[in-house]
Amino acid sequence: MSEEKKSLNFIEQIIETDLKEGFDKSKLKFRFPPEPNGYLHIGHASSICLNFGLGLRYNAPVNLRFDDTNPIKEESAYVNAIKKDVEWLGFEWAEECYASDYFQQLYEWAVEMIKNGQAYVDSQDSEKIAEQKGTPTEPGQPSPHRERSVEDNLELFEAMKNGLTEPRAHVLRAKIDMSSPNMLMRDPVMYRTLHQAHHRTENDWCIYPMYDWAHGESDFIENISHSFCTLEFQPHRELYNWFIKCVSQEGELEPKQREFARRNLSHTIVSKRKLLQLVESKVVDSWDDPRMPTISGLRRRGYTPASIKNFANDIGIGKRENMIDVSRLEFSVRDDLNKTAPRVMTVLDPLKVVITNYPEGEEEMLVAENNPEDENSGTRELPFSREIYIEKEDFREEANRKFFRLKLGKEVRLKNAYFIKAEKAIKDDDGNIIEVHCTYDPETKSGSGTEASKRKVKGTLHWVSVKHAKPAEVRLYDRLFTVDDPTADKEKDFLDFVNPESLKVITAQVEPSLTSAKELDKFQFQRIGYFCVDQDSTSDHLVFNRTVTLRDSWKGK
RNA sequence: UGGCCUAUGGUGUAACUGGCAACACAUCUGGUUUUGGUCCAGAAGAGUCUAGGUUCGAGCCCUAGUAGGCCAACCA
Repeated sequence: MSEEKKSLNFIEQIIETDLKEGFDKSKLKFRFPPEPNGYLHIGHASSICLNFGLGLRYNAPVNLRFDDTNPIKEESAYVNAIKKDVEWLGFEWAEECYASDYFQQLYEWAVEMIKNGQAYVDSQDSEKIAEQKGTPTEPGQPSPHRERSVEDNLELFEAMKNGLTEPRAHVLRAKIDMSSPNMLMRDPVMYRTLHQAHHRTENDWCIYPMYDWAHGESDFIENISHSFCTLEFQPHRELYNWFIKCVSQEGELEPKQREFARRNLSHTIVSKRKLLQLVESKVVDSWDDPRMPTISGLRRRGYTPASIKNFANDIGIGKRENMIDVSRLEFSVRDDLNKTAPRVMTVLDPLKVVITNYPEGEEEMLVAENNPEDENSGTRELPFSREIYIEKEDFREEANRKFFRLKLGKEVRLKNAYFIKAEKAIKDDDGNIIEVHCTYDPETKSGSGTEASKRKVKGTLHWVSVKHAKPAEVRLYDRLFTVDDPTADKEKDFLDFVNPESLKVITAQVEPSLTSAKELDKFQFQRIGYFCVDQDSTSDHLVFNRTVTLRDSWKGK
C-alpha cells in the first residue's frame, strides 16, 4: 500500500491530536451503533466506513453495537439484515454487542443515582412533562415530584421495574437543571415503563432506558475511546458527558463524542422512517428493492462493496449540510464494474436483420473478448447466423453523418463479426420498419487480420443471433425521485415526487452464454450499461437488473 | 426571545494550522478505440457569505452582522 499523503478529515485530526497529547494508541476503540428498527442505507455506509476505516487505520477494535432500547420499534429481523450488510461491505467487528446486554448494569447505576439525589421518579404524563419543560427561550418549571424522598423514589422505581405500576404512569428522570439553555439538560427522562416484550430480553424488563441514558453508558462499558455520531446529537453531548460523570470513577476512560454531518444523496432519501414509508405504502416492493438507497437495495441493484466504500471515502466527511449528486455514486460503480464486469451482447429492443448473402442454414462460432480492461478475462464463443437482432435505434433509413450506426447503403461493423451493409428496410402496413435486409462482406471477419477487416466504418453495433438468442426479463431502473430533494417542498409530501418511470420491465434477447449466469453476477451489456442477475432469476426465466447505464456522450437522439 | 453548529467553483472535500485556492464528480474541446464505454490530452468555472480589525501578509486569527441547520418524543 503506497501511503499517499491524503489529507486527514476532521475526525482523524481529532484522533491525531489526542494521540499527540498523550492518548495511548492501544486504547483506541470505536463502534458502529445502529438501531435495529430498519435497514441500513447509503448514509450509514459513510458511518460504517468512517468507524471501521478508523479501526483499520489505527489497528483498533470496532464493535458492532445494536442500540436496542426501544422494543416497540425493534426486531431481530433487522439485526440480521444489518449484520449481513456490514459483512457484505467487508468489515469485521471486534464484538457484537447490544445495549440490552447492559440493562442490569444500567439499572444498578440508576439506583445509585437515586440514592445520590441525581434522579427521581416523576408521576406525570408526557404532556405535562413537556409543558413544564419550557421552550428554548424560556426556562422550565420543576416537576411537583422533583423533591420526592430517596425512599419513595427507590420504592416507586422498584415497583416500575417489577411491572407493578401502570405502563407510562411513571418515569425516572435525571435531576439536572430545569433552566438550562440546553433543553436536554432539563431533567431528561432516563427510563420509561413499557410492558412490552423485547426481541432479546423478552419479558425480563418493564422499564427501558432512553437513548441518552443508554448510549454513552454503553460506550463507557465497552471502553470506546471515540464515539462518532451525526450532527443532530450535538446538543446531546453535554448530557452524554454528564451521565458518564455520574457512573465513572476517577482515572477511568471517558469516551469522547464528536459529531459529523449525515450524507444526503440527491434523487433519493436517506431517512429510515421515510424508507419504511416507501415500503409500507408499496411504492417499492421491499427494503431491498433495487431502487432503494439501502445497502441491500444497492447490492441487489448490482453495486459492489468496493464501489460503495470508494464512494464513501471520496465524498469524505464534514460538518455542513450537503447534497451529494447521485452521479457521484454512479461514477463509483461504473469505475469499479468497468474493470471487473465481463462484456456480453444483448439486444433490449430487437430489430431483425437478415443477411441475404449469408448461406441459409449455416452458422459459425466467433471469438469474443470477455473484457478488454482485463487481460486475464479470456475469450468466449458466440454463435453467428443469417438472421440476427440489432437494436431498433441502431438503424435509420436516413441520417446525418453524426449517426455512427446503420443506415441504408452504408456499412457498419457487427462487434466480433462482420461488416454489413443495409440494403433494404422492410415495413409493415403502417410504415413501421420490421426488418432490415443487409449483405455482409466475408472478408471482414473480426480477428482475421485481412485488409478488408481494417476498413474504416461508421460504427460498431452489438447483436445477437436470432436462432441462438435467449429471452430475458430486464428491469430498467431509474432514479426513484424526479427531483434532487423530494423533502425540500414543505407543502408537499415526498411521495408526490416519486418517479413514475423508476422501473420499466422489458424482454430482451441475450447471448446464450448468459443462461449460466448466477444471482448477483454482473455484466456489461455492451453499448448499454451494467446489469446484474436478480434473485428472481432462474435458468428458465432469466432476470437482469440494470445497475446503471454506460456514460453516454452522444448528444444526438 | 436563549443555546449550539456551519458557511470555499454547479456538487462534495482539501489547503502542511497565516504565504497569492487544490483534488474528485459534473460540464465542454480534441485524440485513441471492434463499446458514442474505457483511456489520454486540454478548457471553462470560486478569489473563499458580508463588513471591519490584527498582521509585511488571512480562506485560515479577532469582532459584528447575514444566511442555513439543530434543540421543547416516555424515538434514536
